[in-house]
Amino acid sequence: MRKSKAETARTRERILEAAGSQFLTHGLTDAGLTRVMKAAGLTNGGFYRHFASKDELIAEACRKALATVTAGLESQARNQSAKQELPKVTGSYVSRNHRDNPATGCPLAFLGSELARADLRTRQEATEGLLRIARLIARGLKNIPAQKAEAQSLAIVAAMVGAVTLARIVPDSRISNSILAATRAQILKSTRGKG
Amino acid sequence: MRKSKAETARTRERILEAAGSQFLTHGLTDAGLTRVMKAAGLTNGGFYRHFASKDELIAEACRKALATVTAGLESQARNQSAKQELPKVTGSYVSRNHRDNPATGCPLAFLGSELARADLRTRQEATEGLLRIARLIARGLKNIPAQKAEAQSLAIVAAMVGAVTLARIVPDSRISNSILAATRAQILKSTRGKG
DNA sequence: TGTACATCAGTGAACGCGCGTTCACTGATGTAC
DNA sequence: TGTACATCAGTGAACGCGCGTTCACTGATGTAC
Repeated sequence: MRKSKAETARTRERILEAAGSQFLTHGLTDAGLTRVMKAAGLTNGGFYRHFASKDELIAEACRKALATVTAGLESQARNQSAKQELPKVTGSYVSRNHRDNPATGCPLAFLGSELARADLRTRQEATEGLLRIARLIARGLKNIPAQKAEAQSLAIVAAMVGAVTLARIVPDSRISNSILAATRAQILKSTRGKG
Repeated sequence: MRKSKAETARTRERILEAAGSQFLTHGLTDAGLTRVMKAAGLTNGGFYRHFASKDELIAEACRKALATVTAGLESQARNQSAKQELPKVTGSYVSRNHRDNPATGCPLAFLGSELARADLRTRQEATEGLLRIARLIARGLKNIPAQKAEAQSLAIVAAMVGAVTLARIVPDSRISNSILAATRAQILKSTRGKG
């Protein structure tokens, strides 16, 4: 049953994708390896041919999920006029669509409190994703000093992540939508004339 | 071994407090009932004399933890001049001290992504806590229309929760501290002249 | 290029463990008279 | 107020279950000659 190197690599990516959506949907602890492997079309026993432990899977799945999310945001920014970059990026992150689709969502918003308790490597991967989003946003703050833009971009990412996290908790959709809308408005107001 | 009504009530509160700090420190799933009961000075079997299920414990422990946090913020606000209310409240929430003390922290920041997957009652308790903090902040926004203040207060709470969540994830303390400082600055800037 | 053998991806059962929950039991509290 | 009995808080063992991890095995891939 041995597979070719190319297929082994493809299987590994398939496991990472399945793990990403299972973790994002059910949480790092509640998404078990058996369920992840089943979602990838495999049985539990094969897992350790690809990863040394569940912790390693968590780190790599977070890395991959964050890479996908940040790449999506970056491509959205690229297709906009300089003025529309920031509204487009924050608008797509702080959105009902993002809130309602865990499987393809951002780990920072959907796993935030769990990532804080994860092992060092996972937290480092999460930090890299966070900084990549912050840099993308800082690029949209063009008329202020670089150092100030860096600081402000961190605050904006925090607001974005907090908004999606809280919007997911609140069962009343009117309030949930208000959190998203108010956060989008607040971010744009704070950056007015800087895009 | 039956206990008096008064002592039974006290035991119940003791379990809720132990559950709160265990949940905040280890997460809703990883903090097991046996560990919670041990932290309360009891054995596992007695749990069901006080609660119908773990989900009920989660809901009530979140309620209690949020009540403690919001009461703390409210008492801080009360002891300030109107002008200093908002800086004091946001400053104490978005702080290193809060970030570094899970056991007494805010469930929204320390359990955010898990609360989003919790049962309806828990999410309702979390929402009530969120709104209570938002109202406290809205009270500090005195020179703008009530409806705008309500919306802005939701955005501010989102920023506060996101900042503490991200600050806990990031292992590099320089970056972690920057997230907190930048968020505090951003909130105060956005409310300048409104306190 | 063809053959013989080592490698190893994937299967499925098993490991010990801690989970949430149940239960028989103990004995002090609460209640009825 | 005193007595007899029902209630029930708390103990500690047990339940079935799914967890992360290990392992013997299968058979196609990769390698050495």
